Amino acid sequence: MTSQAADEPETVVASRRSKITPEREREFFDAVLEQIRECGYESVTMEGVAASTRCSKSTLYRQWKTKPQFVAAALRANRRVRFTGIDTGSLADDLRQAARAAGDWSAKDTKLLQALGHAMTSDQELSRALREALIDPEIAALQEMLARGVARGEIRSDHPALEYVPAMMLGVLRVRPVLCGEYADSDYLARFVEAAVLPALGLT
Amino acid sequence: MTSQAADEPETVVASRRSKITPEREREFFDAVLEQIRECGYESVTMEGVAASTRCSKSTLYRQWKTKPQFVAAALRANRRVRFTGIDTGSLADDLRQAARAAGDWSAKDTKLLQALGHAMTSDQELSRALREALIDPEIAALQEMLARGVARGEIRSDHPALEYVPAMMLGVLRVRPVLCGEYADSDYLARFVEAAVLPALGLT
DNA sequence: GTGTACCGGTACTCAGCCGTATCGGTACAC
DNA sequence: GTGTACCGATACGGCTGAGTACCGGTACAC
Repeated sequence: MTSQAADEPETVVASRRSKITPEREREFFDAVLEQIRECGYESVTMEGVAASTRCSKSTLYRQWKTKPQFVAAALRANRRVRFTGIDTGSLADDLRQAARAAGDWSAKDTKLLQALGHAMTSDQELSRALREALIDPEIAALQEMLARGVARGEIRSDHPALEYVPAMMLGVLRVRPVLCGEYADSDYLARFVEAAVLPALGLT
Repeated sequence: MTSQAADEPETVVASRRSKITPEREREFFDAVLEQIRECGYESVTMEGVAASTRCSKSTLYRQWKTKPQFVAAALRANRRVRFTGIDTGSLADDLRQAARAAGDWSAKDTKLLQALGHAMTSDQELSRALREALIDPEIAALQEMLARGVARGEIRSDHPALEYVPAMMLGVLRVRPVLCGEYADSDYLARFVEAAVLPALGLT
């Protein structure tokens, strides 16, 4: 849908369909995601997004048919690889570093997940987009770490706690604000890994 | 607001203010909570609740001023003590039994929390009601278990994993449906306690 | 220069829901 | 029997937001 920006600099055949530059598009996406984090999915309006980006509601509806499709597109554009470049050679250190890294974007991602948590049960496209953007990459990265640890022989592949590591990490991320009102930061996550995750895995 | 039912059987002075019996009131509360679980807070309408309980919208507005106040009242009425009567004399067995018990109501409570997760950030009364109904009782019960374990000398009071037990338990409850699409049942929670929580605490 | 087609702005339709008002029916008190 | 006051039903006002239509301006292609 917006993939022509990747390999079509300026002068290619397919007649330009839109004057919206990729940078402009990202402004729209950032605006709607930010408003979702602040006000929740239901309270976000196309008018509000248009106003905050100084564009016209018509412009948004020319690019995306409906509000959920617009939000889903924003989520997919926001998708990025998590925990990039974490590979210390030690499972324990990988997890420690992942905890530190997660602290940076935990608040933003958790807010999004919280705000869209129920909307995703009604709209299937939204659900898939949210999963691809926020959930699958994190789980995949964690499982990759664990797989490397198994391959190095640091932990047995049938260790009973292995399958619960993603749930523990993401679970703590998500419930922290509910339990004590503030989002999990790097320090909290690092202490959690040290005090609970590593002992459960039998590492130190 | 509705506390006269507790100590006023039938024949007391204070003129009856409402013909709504406590049983009828509970029907209203059950209906609105169920609709919240199904459709989310924003999508629940007073008209829908009235229709599904075959009462009039006026009846609801006579008892409760606004929709959030109505929902908050329903939450408070739904409040109940969790993990009642769990006291096996062993911290590990307490946690095992709590996991089994939690499986019974985890789906309903998790749906509510998910549906109201963002609404609670905007309405303070709703937020407090939700916390009192669904979060505080569970945390209190867990911490009581842990305190008993400490008192019996099963675990040192400064064990680093102690403070993360509530977050682990509730975290897993909440993210399970996000991760794999189904709610945490008793078996899953029991296996989680066995494989992750108890080892983190150094029990067995 | 000329034309095309997209952009921003505004006005509009349509639908849904909150909360209020009104009215007849009825159960209970006395 | 009589009165009171609550219940259920319905209709209504007001607002908000999704999505559409139209219109003038303008940038880019050729």
